[in-house]
Amino acid sequence: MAKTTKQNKTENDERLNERLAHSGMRLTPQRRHVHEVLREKMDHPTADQVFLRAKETMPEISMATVYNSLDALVSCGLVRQVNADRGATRYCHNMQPHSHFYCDECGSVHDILQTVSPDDANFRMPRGFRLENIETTIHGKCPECSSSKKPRSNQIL
Amino acid sequence: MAKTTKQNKTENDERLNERLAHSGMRLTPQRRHVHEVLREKMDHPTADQVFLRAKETMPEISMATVYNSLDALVSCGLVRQVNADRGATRYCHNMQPHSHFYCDECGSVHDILQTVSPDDANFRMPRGFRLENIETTIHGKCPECSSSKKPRSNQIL
DNA sequence: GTGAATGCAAAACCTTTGCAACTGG
DNA sequence: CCAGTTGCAAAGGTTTTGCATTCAC
Repeated sequence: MAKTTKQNKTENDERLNERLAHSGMRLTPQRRHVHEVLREKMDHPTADQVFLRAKETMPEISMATVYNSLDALVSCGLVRQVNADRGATRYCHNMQPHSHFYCDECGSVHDILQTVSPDDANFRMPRGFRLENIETTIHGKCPECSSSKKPRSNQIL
Repeated sequence: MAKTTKQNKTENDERLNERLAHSGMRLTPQRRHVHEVLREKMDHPTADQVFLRAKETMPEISMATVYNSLDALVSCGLVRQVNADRGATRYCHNMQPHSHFYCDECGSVHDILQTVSPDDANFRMPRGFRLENIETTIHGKCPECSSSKKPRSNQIL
């Protein structure tokens, strides 16, 4: 059971290759391996954890290549980033319940007064999970950037 | 207009003091000042931006103190962190639309199959904002941590 | 008076970059 | 062949830490 047959491997390679090629990128052993590591254990590993696991069977792989591979897989839609926002933590004086809107163009952050409440009938947790807080982050374009052709440059405002 | 009167200042100090003291912390000029900076311009500044603004009228304040003050204000409920999750970016092989659950106890991350969709009637954006994606992050305790007295230690799993 | 907080500098942590060597298509 | 990729080491940005001094209560 769950034995990875040669047939599976080939299918996967084809899928990988297709997706990467579509974005003008190459299928390398390292990228294949990183993808395999992510498929093997879906516990949302960090780049460092991926690196450690990848090294087990590919000792010469480097951290830079792991980042490169992860970026490649993300940018061609094969892998998803969780908890990406790598910029600095921001602080907010508004203690009312609210959500945050991030402008992907100029980086500005705006308060949005609506929230998804934990007792929203639509949000039912699997058994055993104790929900304490829901955070909603909205990505898109702010009024300034969606109206003007020339967005104010990528300043972090 | 919007002139901060002495009366306002005193009221604010009292509120600050009460909240800090309640958590066993002291009201220092630096903390007061950092709080003031956040009230003055609610544009979700980063710690570095707070530092720069605070320095304008308190040149000797240090970055470490800004972080300390922000932490103090956050931990007594006077300020909110946005985009906090300071750990490393995590990667996820599941490309189906889903949300993520973070266990605040052990740090594990789990997929939750529900999402808030952009066309959810409940989520209506203010005029001019172009919504492209909604990310939902749920915080709480995972089944293991909410059942056992002794949670598995704060390993980042 | 005393534990908490400050300021400084150094360290830690995660990620990106520059570059010469290598390689997949 | 040659643009894309690798691996290494060094740099970058953000946050934390250690410690002697100072301060709030």
